[in-house]
Amino acid sequence: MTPNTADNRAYFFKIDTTIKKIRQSLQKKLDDLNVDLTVDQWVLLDHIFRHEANGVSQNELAEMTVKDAPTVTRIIDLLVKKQLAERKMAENDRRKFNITLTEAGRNKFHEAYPIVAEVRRKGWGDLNDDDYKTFVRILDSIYTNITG
Amino acid sequence: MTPNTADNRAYFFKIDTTIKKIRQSLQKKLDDLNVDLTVDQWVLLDHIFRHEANGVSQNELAEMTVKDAPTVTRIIDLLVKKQLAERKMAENDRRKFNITLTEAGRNKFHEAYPIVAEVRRKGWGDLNDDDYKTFVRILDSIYTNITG
DNA sequence: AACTAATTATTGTTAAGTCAATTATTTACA
DNA sequence: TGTAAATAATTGACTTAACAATAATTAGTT
Repeated sequence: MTPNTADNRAYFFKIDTTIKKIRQSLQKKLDDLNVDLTVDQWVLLDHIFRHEANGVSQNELAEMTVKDAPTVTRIIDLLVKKQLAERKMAENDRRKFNITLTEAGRNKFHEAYPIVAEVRRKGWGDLNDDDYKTFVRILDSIYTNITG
Repeated sequence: MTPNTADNRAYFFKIDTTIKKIRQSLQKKLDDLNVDLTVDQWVLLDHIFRHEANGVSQNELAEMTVKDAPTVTRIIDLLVKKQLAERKMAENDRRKFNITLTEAGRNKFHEAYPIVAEVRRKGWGDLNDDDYKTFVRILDSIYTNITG
């Protein structure tokens, strides 16, 4: 391997600091526009929105977002308190909830989405489609190497 | 732009979930080997170690790690309580501290480093040097686009 | 049917992240 | 010089992350 061997590559720091900056930037925009959502609340809102067809359980949300069950419980608590989401008993399994958005929750999604999209665009800048493919390939590879 | 336009590219999620998995994996290894460090404590320990020559202030650590000042205060509190780090008054500015490692802190660094390196290697797998260059270029670019 | 396993969600604890406000000190400049 | 502005660190309140333990329900097995 070349001089800069893998065990010296502090790519953790780069990934970590970059996602932190992205989160800070998005949170600031949400705050400035009085959206009244934290980034993590947005992440859950987004995932629930995209699974509205069949509903989604808290455990499924935990797995998709790589959060643990207690964290999801608490964020859902907040979304429910804000009347953006609802817990409905799953018909066939009384241990589960089917998490869905309220009308206000769907409105909140559409309010926040353009703000998220703008931060994505700003972050991506003039990087191109090949960059995107490579970036996704590397991130997926790291993810698989770590978890596999 | 191609069909998959930038505002639809949910690369935030990918970065976010990947760094979460890396952190979880590293934390588990540190716990299994009874190193008694959290990932964030390691991050500060590492940065302090690399600036031992001239010492480093809490604000400088905050900027380098993209943590805010209160967070750094609290993590340093923990490192001091564990007797891994020390706060020394800066000679020329009584508002500042010079943060340094104790002997035990340096030993802890050398104890943890191989574990961190192993997770890095595992995560990077057989990705190559060109991948690394590209990955760093893209992350740096996003970072600059967001903060610039 | 009865008993053990596994699954889903919750609660408690500690660490970390963020914002706002505060204290102490230093710098700038009127 | 003196007063305001800037800087460094801390504290408090709230949110999120991770782990362990627990309760309720379901699945699997004999």
